[in-house]
Amino acid sequence: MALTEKGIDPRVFSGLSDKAIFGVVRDASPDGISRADMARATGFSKPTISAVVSDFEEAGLLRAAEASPAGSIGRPATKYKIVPEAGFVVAVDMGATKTLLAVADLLGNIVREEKFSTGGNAEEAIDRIADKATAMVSQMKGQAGSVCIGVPGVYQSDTDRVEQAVNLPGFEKIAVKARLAERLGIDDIQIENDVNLAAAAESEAVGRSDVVAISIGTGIGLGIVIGGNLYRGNSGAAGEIGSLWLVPPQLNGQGPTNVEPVTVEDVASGPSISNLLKASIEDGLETELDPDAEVEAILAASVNGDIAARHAVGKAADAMALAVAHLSMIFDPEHVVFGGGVGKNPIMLEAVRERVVRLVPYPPPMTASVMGGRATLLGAVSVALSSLHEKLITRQPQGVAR
Amino acid sequence: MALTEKGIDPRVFSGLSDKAIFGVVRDASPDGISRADMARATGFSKPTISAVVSDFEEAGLLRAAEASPAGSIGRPATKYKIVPEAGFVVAVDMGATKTLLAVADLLGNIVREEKFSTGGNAEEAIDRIADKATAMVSQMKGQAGSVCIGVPGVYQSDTDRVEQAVNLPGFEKIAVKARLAERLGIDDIQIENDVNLAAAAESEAVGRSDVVAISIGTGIGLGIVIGGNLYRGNSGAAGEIGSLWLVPPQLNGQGPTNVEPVTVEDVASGPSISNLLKASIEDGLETELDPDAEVEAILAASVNGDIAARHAVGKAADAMALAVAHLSMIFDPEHVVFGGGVGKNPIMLEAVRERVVRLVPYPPPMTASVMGGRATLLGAVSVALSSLHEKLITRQPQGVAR
DNA sequence: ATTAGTTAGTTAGGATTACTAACAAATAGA
DNA sequence: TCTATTTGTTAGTAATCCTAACTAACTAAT
Repeated sequence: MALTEKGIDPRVFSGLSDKAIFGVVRDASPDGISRADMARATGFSKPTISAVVSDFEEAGLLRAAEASPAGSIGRPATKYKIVPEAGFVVAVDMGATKTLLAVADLLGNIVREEKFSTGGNAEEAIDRIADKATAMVSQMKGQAGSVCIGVPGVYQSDTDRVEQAVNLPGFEKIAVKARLAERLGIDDIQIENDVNLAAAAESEAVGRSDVVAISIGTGIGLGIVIGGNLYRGNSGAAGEIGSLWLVPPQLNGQGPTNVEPVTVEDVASGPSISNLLKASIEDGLETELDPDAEVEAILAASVNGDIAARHAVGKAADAMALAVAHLSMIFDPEHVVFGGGVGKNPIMLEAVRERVVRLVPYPPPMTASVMGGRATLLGAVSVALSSLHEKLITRQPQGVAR
Repeated sequence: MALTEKGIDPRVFSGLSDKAIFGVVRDASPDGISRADMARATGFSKPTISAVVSDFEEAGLLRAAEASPAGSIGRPATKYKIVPEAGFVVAVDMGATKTLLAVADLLGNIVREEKFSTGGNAEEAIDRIADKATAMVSQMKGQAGSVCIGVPGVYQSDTDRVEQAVNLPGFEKIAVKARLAERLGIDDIQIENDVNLAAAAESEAVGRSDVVAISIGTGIGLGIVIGGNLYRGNSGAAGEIGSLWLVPPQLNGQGPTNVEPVTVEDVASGPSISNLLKASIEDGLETELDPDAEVEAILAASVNGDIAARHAVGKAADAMALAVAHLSMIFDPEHVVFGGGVGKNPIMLEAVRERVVRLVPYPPPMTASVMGGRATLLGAVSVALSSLHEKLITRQPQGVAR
């Protein structure tokens, strides 16, 4: 008896064909794809494809599309599509003030979406998410099979806590995943930094596998995708680009004294730009702006000749450009995407780009996010979805000869 | 005829067991490993192991060790080892002035090694390597199956050129791999940045998979290993840590004017430290050192109270520490290894470590390389070796029923 | 010395995966 | 209607790796 406990069967060919075949169907055009085309795309033989597809069909994952009017020569193909309502995922973007919650089907189409106030502390926020998600999922016929939540902090899976979530007090004290799992009745819950999820979404959107996403808003965050996978670093703390030193603290007492240390976030975040403007005005620089002007107004004014605004934005752009330069020289990414309220502003982007070009020999392409503040949500959908796909495709060992 | 051209057979189970089994034999203790142990380690069944091992034995890759005196209960096992002389690799570390060339056997034991002057230009250097390698390999009974060369520059495989090799002129003009392949009669040649190879070797040595290796010598280089694999970046230019700006060029004409831009390499490399000392002495700082003192002497003096030396080393350490801080905050590596003449000096290392701790909340472990200037060579051995293993293990499709 | 216990390795038979070759089905166009 | 073309199925086979039961070789205790 004890000897039979041999661990898992290491059979190499276990569901890899399922994965490949489901993959081409997922990536196929919305019309569906014929089995002959699947065979060509995957390299598997036609009998193999037919067998797998019929299994999937029985499991309710795939369905044959209505016969199309043929048009071309030869026997007309029956095309197969993924059945969208065969499974759902819950995706959440927990912001400092607003939370976005979406339910998406197996194809990634968002079928329900809601936006609500995050709540004053983490406990409240988590419970609200659980309640809303339960309500929304129960409206669907199917069941949610996977959940992904973007949080403004660093999730530590060993302790089940979210750390460094300065905007949301109380996160250090609650077992996030356990609490959610209990209330939702779902085990498959992934918690991930919001900027990381945004990076995942942007990486898919630009179709590159080494992508860096920089979010500039209230704070500054950085998500890194390497080889198509999220890179979290050793302690999950990779991408602390906002903490980069522009003026480091004195180290050995030499050099100029009494200089305040300055980080990138101190200069380039949204609030910092507002502060820089105020300081400029106090320093007597000319302006047509109110000292309490919105960041967007400051950015706009900076290209219209407003001296104080130009000074403030220039300082912020200098800092961001230096950060991007460091990033490029260390990392050499394929693509850098800017998001967040400030980051995706074309004026800011152009200011940074212009400076980066002068700092690095081979500057990476830099673009603004095209997702309009939904990058994190879409990233969460994508992460939850791939987990759900994995789960649906995996066949349970046929408990026959046990 | 045309339709039979179906591309490769996508059979999933093709040699994965071979790879796993060979892997455990490779990682086993030098005494060898029994088939029963292989089964336990890989999860494959005993019959499978026996079949694969007997194939390997026939192919000359494995051999049974002489029966050992048993000692333990039960039927004594016959242990199998890799046959060292079943294949050889050539590893090269092309330095600015000296080149190291080694021939290693299938186990990675270096069986021949030579050190010679690199030569004035790239063409000469490459030809000399080819000649020496040919001579050394011909001394062995077996044949070299794979070659890896570490170069002090960036290799671009699309153009087959080494770029940015400032110390070795002429590299932009020769097709490195093609030239070597012709002269050596070997196709499997890998060309890689020297610091990258060092990083690979250090990563293996410390047994971690996210490792950064910093080399401080004549120049400053950085090799990155992520998930056990070399990370080269988009254009192969990742790790340009020496080019990080300490004082960036003026970007918008504001701020203090007429400040010379300064990079890390301008301050922290070996020659820079010498220059810093000279400047300190010219500035009137006290010293007992000759202005042309060796870097090692400067480092030693800096801890013995020599004021000028302390100033020079302090500046260099400040710069390196800032670079490591940036690296940590962006990358969050598991481990940072310092190599190169200056980098592995304990005085320098301690000076940098002490400063990094004050710059980053969670500083990575920092250690000196334990390979005494042979990190690149050992990395090259390891890279060539894994390529050779791959090749030896891969069974040619049995051209029977074609 | 015999016997029981333990570990190593082999043999025989079978399950699973996915292939090729040949065929059947369904259409367009001549 | 016949041919070419493409889709999909059926039948048989090859490869991989398993389990179960065996033999082999040793130690240790009776």
